Amino acid sequence: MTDEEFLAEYDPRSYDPIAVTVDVVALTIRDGVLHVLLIRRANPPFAGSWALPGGFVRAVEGEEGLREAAARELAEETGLTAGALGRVHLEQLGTYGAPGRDPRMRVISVAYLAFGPDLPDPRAGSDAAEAVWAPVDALGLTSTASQAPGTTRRLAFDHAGILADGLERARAKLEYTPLATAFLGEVFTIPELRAVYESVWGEPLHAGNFHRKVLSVPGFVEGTGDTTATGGRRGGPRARLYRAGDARLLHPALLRPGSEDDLRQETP
Amino acid sequence: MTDEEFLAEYDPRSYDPIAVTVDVVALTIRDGVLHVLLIRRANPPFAGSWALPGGFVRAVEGEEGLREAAARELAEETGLTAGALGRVHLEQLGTYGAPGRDPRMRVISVAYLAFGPDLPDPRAGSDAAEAVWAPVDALGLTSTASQAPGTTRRLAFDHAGILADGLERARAKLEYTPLATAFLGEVFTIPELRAVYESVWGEPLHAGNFHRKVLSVPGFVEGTGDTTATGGRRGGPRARLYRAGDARLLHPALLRPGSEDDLRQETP
DNA sequence: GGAATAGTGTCTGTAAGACATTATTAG
DNA sequence: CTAATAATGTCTTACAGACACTATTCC
Repeated sequence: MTDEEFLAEYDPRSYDPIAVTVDVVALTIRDGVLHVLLIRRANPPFAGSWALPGGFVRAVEGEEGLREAAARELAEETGLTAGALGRVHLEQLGTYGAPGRDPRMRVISVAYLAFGPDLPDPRAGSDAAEAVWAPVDALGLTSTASQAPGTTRRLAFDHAGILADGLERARAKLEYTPLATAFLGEVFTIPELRAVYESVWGEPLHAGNFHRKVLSVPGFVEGTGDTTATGGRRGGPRARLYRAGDARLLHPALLRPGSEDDLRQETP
Repeated sequence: MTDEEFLAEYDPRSYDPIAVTVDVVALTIRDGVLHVLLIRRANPPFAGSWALPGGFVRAVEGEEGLREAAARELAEETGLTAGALGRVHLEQLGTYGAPGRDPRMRVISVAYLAFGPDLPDPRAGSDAAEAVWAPVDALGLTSTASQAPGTTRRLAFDHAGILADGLERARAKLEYTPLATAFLGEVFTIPELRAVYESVWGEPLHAGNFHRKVLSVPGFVEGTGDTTATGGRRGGPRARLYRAGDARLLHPALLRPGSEDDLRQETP
């Protein structure tokens, strides 16, 4: 039997169907606080609940790849054009396919992680009643940080777990890649870059040491000759301006402080 | 409309079907050489070609999760029982869904990466004409290493790319996790551990510095009181025996030497 | 002037890498 | 004995983190 004969006989509908979706964990920083893009679901299941933006992957639909589908979902909810999307970092996060995670049928969800500079207020896409940038700290899943009970927005499906995985990936990626610059505009100052690290890692960094370290990593940033027009909001000299360099990995890396714990012990 | 009403109306077959497969990049070390598990396909498409072991995910099939499906595929091709599988490390590698990657239909493939100690010779599973442990160097995709042309076994589908991603992931994981121990038995010597690193990274390491460094990382290995029964094959004292410690991350990490290059430059 | 901030200098402990050295075993 | 190897010691350089300090700007 040749491949051609086989294909002629092959019936794709001979098995129970499985649906594939693409979900996006889109992160940005607004006013120094890390935000994630959430939509309020318009339709069942979980109608009215908050969820990550996403949608089904159609088999045909212009023969669209998974990454393209994720970019499209992101664009639909943010109103970003292809040009503005060029400055957004988008990478695959993982695939979630536990049985029962969607009550309708077996659904395999490919999650993507996006970092972008401060983006415009979202507009609700087709399947959403509402779309907002939500501060991640208010979702009650950043480590052990306690918060007022009752304010937690529970996310639909297993999206809380996906978001937690995305946050951990983002925190780790800042250590050994220059992706922190993806949260900023084309030019930025070292203190602005430090603010990104502090927002994502959730802890303050030593300004002087951070400054010296960033400049010591080859290819992380390259100086434009300019400085900011004014000093800091509450005083201080004008800061020099930089743009992202050509490094794809930071060497040496900027390791998170304090994480000496929780890298021991097996899961019980 | 409540969730229940919606579910009653919902027709999963109203869209073009998409198939989901699970493929496994299973790595082991035999005689100091890194090997990958390959099968020779018995059926079209790509009948007769070598490919990664894998199979379709059925919607029902005992409500099996993706990871469980990968473990089952691995067990089928290696003859491993659940007990022996317990010592195998298995993690999700990535998901591949480019249109046209399978000529039959739209197929989304979730790839898993497995590390195991020297495993028995495989037996062909249901869909395979043959199954072997193949040295990865003979597949002509380890970086720029040249080899005699014509000896390359071309892999089916996009499996060469998946394998390349798996190898890079494996090399990176050895840097900051203790997973090298997954390639060894329960007890091992430091020189055996060094041989794992040399096999996966493909370059020799300095014996003395490696030894001191491994012992300096908290939780990487813990000594049993014992030593090997005899010295090295060509002389030398008996080596002390260790087993894996309780660390989940290596701190500080064991960085690959020489990779000062290729971390610059954008993709052109 | 006072306070806040950008950027640099200094010091200390730790770690990586190159190399040397000792001790133990196979042949 | 000789060669090979396990394990430890020494030295140099580099870097992380703590801290001090200067210069510049806002209010």
